[in-house]
Amino acid sequence: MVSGYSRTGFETLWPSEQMNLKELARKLDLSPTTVSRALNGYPEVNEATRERVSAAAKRYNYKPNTRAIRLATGRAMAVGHVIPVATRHEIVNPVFADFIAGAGEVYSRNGYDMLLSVVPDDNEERAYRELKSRGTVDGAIIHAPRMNDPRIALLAEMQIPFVVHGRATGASHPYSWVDVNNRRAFQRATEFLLDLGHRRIGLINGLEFMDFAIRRRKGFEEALTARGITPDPAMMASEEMTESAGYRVGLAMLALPQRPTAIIASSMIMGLGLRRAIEERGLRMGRDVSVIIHDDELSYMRNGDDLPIFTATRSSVREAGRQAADMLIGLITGRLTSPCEMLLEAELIIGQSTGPCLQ
Amino acid sequence: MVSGYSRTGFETLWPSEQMNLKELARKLDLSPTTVSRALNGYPEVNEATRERVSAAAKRYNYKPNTRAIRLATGRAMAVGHVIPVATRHEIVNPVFADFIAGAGEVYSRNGYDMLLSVVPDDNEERAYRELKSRGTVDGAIIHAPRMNDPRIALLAEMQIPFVVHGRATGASHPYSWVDVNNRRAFQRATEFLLDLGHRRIGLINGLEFMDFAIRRRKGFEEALTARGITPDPAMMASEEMTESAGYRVGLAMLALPQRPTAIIASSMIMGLGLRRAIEERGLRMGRDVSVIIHDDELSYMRNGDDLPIFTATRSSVREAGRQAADMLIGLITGRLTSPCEMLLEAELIIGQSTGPCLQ
DNA sequence: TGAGCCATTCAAAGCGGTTTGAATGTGATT
DNA sequence: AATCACATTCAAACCGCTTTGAATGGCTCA
Repeated sequence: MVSGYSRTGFETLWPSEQMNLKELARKLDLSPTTVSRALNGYPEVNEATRERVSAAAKRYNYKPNTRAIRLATGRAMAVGHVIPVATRHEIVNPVFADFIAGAGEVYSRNGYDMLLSVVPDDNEERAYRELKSRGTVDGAIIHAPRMNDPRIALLAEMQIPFVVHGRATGASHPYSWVDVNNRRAFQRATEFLLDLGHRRIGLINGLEFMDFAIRRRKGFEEALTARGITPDPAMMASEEMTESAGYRVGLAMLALPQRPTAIIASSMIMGLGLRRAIEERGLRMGRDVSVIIHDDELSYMRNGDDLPIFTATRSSVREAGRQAADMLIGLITGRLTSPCEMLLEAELIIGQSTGPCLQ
Repeated sequence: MVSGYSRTGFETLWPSEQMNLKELARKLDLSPTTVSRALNGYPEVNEATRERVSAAAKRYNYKPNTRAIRLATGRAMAVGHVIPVATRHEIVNPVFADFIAGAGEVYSRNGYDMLLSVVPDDNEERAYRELKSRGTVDGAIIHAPRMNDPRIALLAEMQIPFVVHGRATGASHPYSWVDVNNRRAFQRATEFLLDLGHRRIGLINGLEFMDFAIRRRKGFEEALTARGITPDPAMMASEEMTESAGYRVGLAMLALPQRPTAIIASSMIMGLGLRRAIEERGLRMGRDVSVIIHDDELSYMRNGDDLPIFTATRSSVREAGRQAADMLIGLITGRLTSPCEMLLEAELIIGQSTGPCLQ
């Protein structure tokens, strides 16, 4: 066999330049084709050769150039997360950091990069179109879906594989999603309070154009109705999920002539505000007012260290991130065929913030 | 002039395939070279030609292929953020989401992508080396620097442009950073309390291997010492910045035989826990115990809607994100020459949580 | 009129991989 | 001994852009 890849002279073990395919092939006295195939596990390579190539790749610390791979294959090996920032209040979803942490694990395990675009939410369509036309990602995750969310039809039409974190009531096409069973969680929470004897139960919900908030409300109302209780609009609020909103609404509800004996809050942070309101009125949470929150298990916002402070419906948003990422990679690689759905059940954990109704 | 770029037959206005440079050049009867230069603003292109090219580019919706640009130029047009996830407690920095939101604005305005890697913090070196060797980013932001942070020397050695969000006491090389004047902020907060007559002042700090926590403590102690007060170790705690830590430590401090009349907490969320402890002991914040917090202006954790709840040292972490991103792009493009530093001053805003010392 | 300069444009060689289609050598088959 | 299938390997084209070095033609100036 004669070939032109060998080179005379001494070869340094640690070249200052990044080793590349051509160079590696030359050192091995093989063609770039074969080296590439050997490293990518193609079957038509002699096992002995493959070993030799692998060894050399390691020895010379060869790392294929990502940019070249991307151009050659047409794949981006990256996933996009478009984070909408509410234009009015500039709210960044607090759940986002932990979701990302979970998803990130899965991406790096699979050799994918995670790309973030932070865009004002009146400008999302453009962001997605750009993502597509620039071809920087192979797929995307949709965060914080709203009712009749236009992004779903948009991505479907653009043929970008995507997974929604949450669901969007009113979508006309089927699509892939990972979500918590919000309806069921709030139904169970409400039932739990009813079982404790509570009849006047309040709900401090997130903004009800968000899909999860709609479902939570539905679960809440269903549970009440099933026991013959008509939901009282005065005891249902829909607000941004902040501490101060929880406080404000809490105060208002507690000031009602017939104040609620139990309140369900849509997040830990709202629950903190609610607790403040309760205590400020000289009441005690768990005795005078029972409270249940939904706990996303945010790492910097634990519901107590060992003993849970709040009774809560609990579901790890980080785990949701892992599942969504895994699903998306499945869709991209073709391992899964869309659409594909995953409903995570929340567990109801009993803390110190609930007790029997004393009235 | 004769050239081979023209093509016979009808040309569709909306080709289903993405228009590319060669095709566009052919339609214009120009060489790809000239088209490329026209679009990239090179001077050696006839203005009339440039106009013609721009018009055609718009007309045919030509978007240069990012992957090709990256390979050809060797630039990644992307910036990496490596988010360390504490291996033990899995804390994801809550400040991170808002910082990202600020940085993201600047990146997209400049045509850069933002790449996120979430890595266990015992594995960061590998993450950075990979970032470098795969060449997926042109620069990086270092988050949450610790004392003697090894990442600084590492990135400097690897020759990756980087900006630190915060500073790292004990770094041997100069480096670029954007930071809040934590020492000064806590000094001022302490002085403010001293001026109100407080003598027994507590500090609930973050973990003191974090650089910002060290500086905050320093400012706190300096202010006390300057007034002849010896800092009392029993009134200085260093904990993870969670609600429950604030609560726990708050309870402990308030149970001291000589309890503090004022307490400074390192974050809004710790402050919420502290307030809970205060109220649980039947005391009132602002009257019995004054509280000052540091407020990063997180969008989902506002310090009151209009009137601030807490007296606070305030500094927008989102603005820090913008500044850091801008600085990094400067370093990458060579507009700035490293190292480059920016110290943001926190403002002291007076809320309802502080009052004169009544003892 | 011819040299020199300038403005403008082009052909071709990268960037560093992947992939197609062809070539080579080997042993089995007839 | 000629044929064929099979296992390996290779040369070259390609991905879509940037960039170098050369070519072209018009114009000025001696």
